[in-house]
Amino acid sequence: MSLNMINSYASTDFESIKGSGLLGLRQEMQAPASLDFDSISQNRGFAGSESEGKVGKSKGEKKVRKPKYAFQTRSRVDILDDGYRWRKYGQKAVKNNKFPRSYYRCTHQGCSVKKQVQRLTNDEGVVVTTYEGMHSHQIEKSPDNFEHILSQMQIFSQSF
DNA sequence: CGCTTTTGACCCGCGC
DNA sequence: GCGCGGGTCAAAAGCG
Repeated sequence: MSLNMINSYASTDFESIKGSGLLGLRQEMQAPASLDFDSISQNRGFAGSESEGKVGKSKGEKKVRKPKYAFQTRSRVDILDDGYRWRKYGQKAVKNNKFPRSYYRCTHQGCSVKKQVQRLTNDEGVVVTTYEGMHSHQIEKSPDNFEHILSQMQIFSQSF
């Protein structure tokens, strides 16, 4: 797998919002940890953006490549608040890492955007956040800040 | 009182 | 066919 790394800024502002409110923190983009991405790139079963409902597989779906956006940021906190409302629906421990991976989902109706956060065992300061899907609604928080933040961060999208 | 988090179980795909 | 790894659900507890 090849990752196209783009210069990006991200987590500093996130921390300031939800965290201790530090503004002077600076973060730097880490080199892609191929081993880690290899782990998370394994998932492929989820097809379609609306798999809600009872347990079962959404068959009949084609092999749609779901857009996935991966952030790798340096921050002390795992909760990177991007302005949307997230509800945690699961947490699993990954074999390669001693830290568990958290699964979040957007609470907005019709918005099935999922997010998962994983911390690297090697560097506890590195947090990998993976987004799936796109939001079809507005941010529930002050777009004031986020607008600025979003303009600052550039995402590298990978198509699986 | 409503919603979010927590935690165990279940399920699914794949490898062996 | 079984085991492993990973993802999601769902019930109950916790918190504002």
